[in-house]
Amino acid sequence: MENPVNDLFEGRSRHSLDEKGRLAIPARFKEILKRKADSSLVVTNLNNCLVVFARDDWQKIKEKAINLPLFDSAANIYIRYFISGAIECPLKQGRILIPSNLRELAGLNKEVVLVGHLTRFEIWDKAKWDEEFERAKKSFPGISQSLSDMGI
Amino acid sequence: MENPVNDLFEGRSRHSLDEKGRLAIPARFKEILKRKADSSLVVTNLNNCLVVFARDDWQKIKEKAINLPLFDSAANIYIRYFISGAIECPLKQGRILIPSNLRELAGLNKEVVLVGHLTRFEIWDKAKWDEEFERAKKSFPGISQSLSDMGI
DNA sequence: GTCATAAAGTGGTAAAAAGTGGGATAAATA
DNA sequence: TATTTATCCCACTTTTTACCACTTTATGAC
Repeated sequence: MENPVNDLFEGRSRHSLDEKGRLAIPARFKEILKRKADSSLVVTNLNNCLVVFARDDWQKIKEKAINLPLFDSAANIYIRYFISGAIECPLKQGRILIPSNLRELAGLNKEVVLVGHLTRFEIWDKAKWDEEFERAKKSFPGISQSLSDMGI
Repeated sequence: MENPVNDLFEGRSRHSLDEKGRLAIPARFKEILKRKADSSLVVTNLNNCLVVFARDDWQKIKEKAINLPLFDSAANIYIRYFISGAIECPLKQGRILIPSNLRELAGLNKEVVLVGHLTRFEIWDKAKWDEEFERAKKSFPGISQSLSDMGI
């Protein structure tokens, strides 16, 4: 089994979304995908951005979700909001096509930022990302206790 | 196992960043990297400067972050602000290329200062560093209690 | 000290790679 | 069938990389 630490998404990249909704994937992310059995990506919505997983990592998330209790309220919210938005986007000439409903949900305009998140990466509208980054920067000093509780 | 105390980043160096964003690494830092299995560096943002780790030390930080809960607020702040900026910068002819987004975040101009921080080192814009140094100098007498609480 | 030599740091050019945009064809939807 | 949407292919621009050359600083012999 390969060391997963070498296959994590890292770094931020500014890219542009063209009129057709196509998005180039950074070279360092493509390298990671090449090493996987299947190089397609799965995109879904989350708060103010989109989240992208390698296909086989998304499978694991689904496997966990299918065993959730049928009528649990949180489980249903989770599946309706997060899981159901997922769509597979195969790489074509180094780019993926983001469906228009997901573009709208995340409020994506031309300028977007791809944000490495280790096992996944996020796609943000540039303006929204700048806001979120500032928010995270301000909150950072206040989360040290939570982080140390989680072993960091 | 080598003695880690011999492989710590120490001292301050003034260097200049050229128009392409290239930064020469001081010889004494390169010596440390040569003794490691992999000599690449990982750079990310923090407060008003950039932080640089040897690749294998950064791996350890990532390993802890991988298993954080997907939807935890503090975890997301931590990853978005600190982890997501990380990018591997391999040494080329004794220099690394600092991506433009990180240069902007840290407000780096031509004159920069590299500050040894033991297990890591920091990259500061010269003017910002001078301010920070003065601030640290003024605060120093007031932190004696905190230091002794930590056993120093 | 001065000079020669080596090492460290800086700057620029050319080639390669990555990212972007658009038109023609094919497929899907209405 | 008409219209929209997706796919493929090609061309262009920008960024990154590799290579070379120069300047400055450090080192050592005399």
